[in-house]
Amino acid sequence: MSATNKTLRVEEPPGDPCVAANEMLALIRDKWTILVLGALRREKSLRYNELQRAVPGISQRMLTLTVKTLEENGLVKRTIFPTIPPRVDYELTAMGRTLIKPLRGLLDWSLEHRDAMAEARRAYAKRSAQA
Amino acid sequence: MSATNKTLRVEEPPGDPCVAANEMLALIRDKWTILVLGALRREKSLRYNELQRAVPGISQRMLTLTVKTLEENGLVKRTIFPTIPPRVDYELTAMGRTLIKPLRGLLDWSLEHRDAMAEARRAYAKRSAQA
DNA sequence: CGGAATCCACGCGGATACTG
DNA sequence: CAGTATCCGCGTGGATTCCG
Repeated sequence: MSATNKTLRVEEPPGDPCVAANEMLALIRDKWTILVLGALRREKSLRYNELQRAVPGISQRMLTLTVKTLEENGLVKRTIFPTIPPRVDYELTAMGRTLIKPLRGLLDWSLEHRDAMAEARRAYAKRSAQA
Repeated sequence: MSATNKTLRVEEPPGDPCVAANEMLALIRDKWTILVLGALRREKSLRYNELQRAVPGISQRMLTLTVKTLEENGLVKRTIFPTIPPRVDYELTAMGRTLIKPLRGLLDWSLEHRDAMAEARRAYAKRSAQA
């Protein structure tokens, strides 16, 4: 009913294991998720503004939605200090930290093959140009 | 100019390594990429129709676009047999196969934490309901 | 400071029809 | 069989404004 906003979605995945995994990974595929997790990976906790500065280019809206989705799924813990002015800290949960390692694998892969992929794109462009 | 369609994009990534990685991973974040790679992971090669049946729910359009992007980036090899009727085989390149392992890590993680995440969502829903 | 709400553009992606 | 072309809805996400 209320449910603030419906932008970022996480539905109950279907039967097929591979498709189910892909549905779950929809969370990770959300444009900013990896960067937010990456920003939280080392620090013990970050405030809203610190987090926003740590993820260059993210809007307030997307930062709020992304961390909310991550919190909903138990990957990020949100701590509110009822001070004035208010203060909110974000940190990875235990489960959230377990995600860092596999993400790390993907990041390493991307850095490792970055040049090869750029080269592949050039070769492909040359091939289509001659045709 | 021609360039068929501009749906799936892969731009030159910027300077920041983490952001650069995220840009590269945009390829993987494309809704169907993981499923297509997963379908090609074991078989030596698959024909267009076989591939489409191996990825339930994918449209011709998205299958074509996805494999084309993967081919552009050197992850998938496309072989055309000029027979009648025509036949096209798809298979992972050597670089494409190196991506399977890190993806596997992510898939394992998602299956491993599927229940915990579902539980976290229930707990979160209960908390917001009481508030 | 840390959001929530509203508005809006753009591009992803599905459905359909046509082609070599 | 293996695509391409066109149309188009709707979700994603940026910019802006307001609030506790």
